[in-house]
Amino acid sequence: MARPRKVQELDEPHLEAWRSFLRAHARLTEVLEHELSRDAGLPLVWYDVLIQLHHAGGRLRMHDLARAVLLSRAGLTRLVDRISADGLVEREPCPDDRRGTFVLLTAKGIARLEEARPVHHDGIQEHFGRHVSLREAATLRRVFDRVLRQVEP
Amino acid sequence: MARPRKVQELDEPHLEAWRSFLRAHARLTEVLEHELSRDAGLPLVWYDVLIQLHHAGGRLRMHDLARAVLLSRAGLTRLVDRISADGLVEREPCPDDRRGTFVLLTAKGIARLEEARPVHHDGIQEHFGRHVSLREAATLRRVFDRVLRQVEP
DNA sequence: GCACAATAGTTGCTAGATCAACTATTTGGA
DNA sequence: TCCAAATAGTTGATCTAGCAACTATTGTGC
Repeated sequence: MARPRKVQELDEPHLEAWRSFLRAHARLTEVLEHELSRDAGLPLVWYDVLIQLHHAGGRLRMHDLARAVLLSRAGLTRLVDRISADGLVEREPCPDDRRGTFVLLTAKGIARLEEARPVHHDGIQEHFGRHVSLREAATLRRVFDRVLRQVEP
Repeated sequence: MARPRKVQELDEPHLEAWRSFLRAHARLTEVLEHELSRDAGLPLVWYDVLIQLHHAGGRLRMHDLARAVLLSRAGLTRLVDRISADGLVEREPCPDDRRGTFVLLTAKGIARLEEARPVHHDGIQEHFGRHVSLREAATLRRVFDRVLRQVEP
């Protein structure tokens, strides 16, 4: 049960990077969440659901959608309840697996997404992109993808 | 009410960096939270409260602690309730401002922090630090601090 | 010196997330 | 073939966070 021996200690520069990473994430998501719901009337998780469905061509199984938006299956059940009550998505039974349920983007959902996307992208550009060089963006992506490969299941 | 005109569009490399940033944050905090409570019996927010108090020399006003751990004042009230019920911190009225309350680290709190810190630092090193060069760590820090300066109040 | 605004902290209410348990279905050996 | 294990989704219970409202105190402009 002992933790595995570490090869090397965590040093100060890495810890500082980690702290800045955490603070930046907290503040950025707070601001972007606020701006998106103020200017597009859409909570960030709703946006995320819509965009994931869109990327997947308009339909996803509950299970896959849950993984895509980083939510538990139970959490997604309730979230999809709310979003579909607003008419932006709908459920459809899955024909070849009768346990399964598809979630699909409705026309109304597509419209809301088209409306919200520029708002959100402007926010990301304003608070993040604009302060980051192309070279730095490439570094961030490379580093985080490398980290993710080790930590993803 | 129109959003200000953007100077430049959000481009694909920045958007990819942003997405990787979000995913990495979600997965890393999930893993670290899980490991910390498994191996040190401490939720991450509790750790954060203890470490912030420690950095501040053992005592902080509720208001300042709330800002430090990125929580609303109401949220912190309840959090401090729970942590002090476990004996790791305690409240003390503030002598020169009778509206105010200090939160202070107890001996038990210090002990738990000493115990938890290596666990958490090992986790950060294992899942983050080890995959990031010194040069990259410096870039992350520089970028996120730059971003934070624009978005912090 | 006093009224009024601002600030510190707590509390009631509610929204949203998780875990564990449950039902229904599918899968994969013996 | 058939039964046990795995998987999909939902539901109940619970936990934690935020907002708005409240009390108490401090600061400020006249």
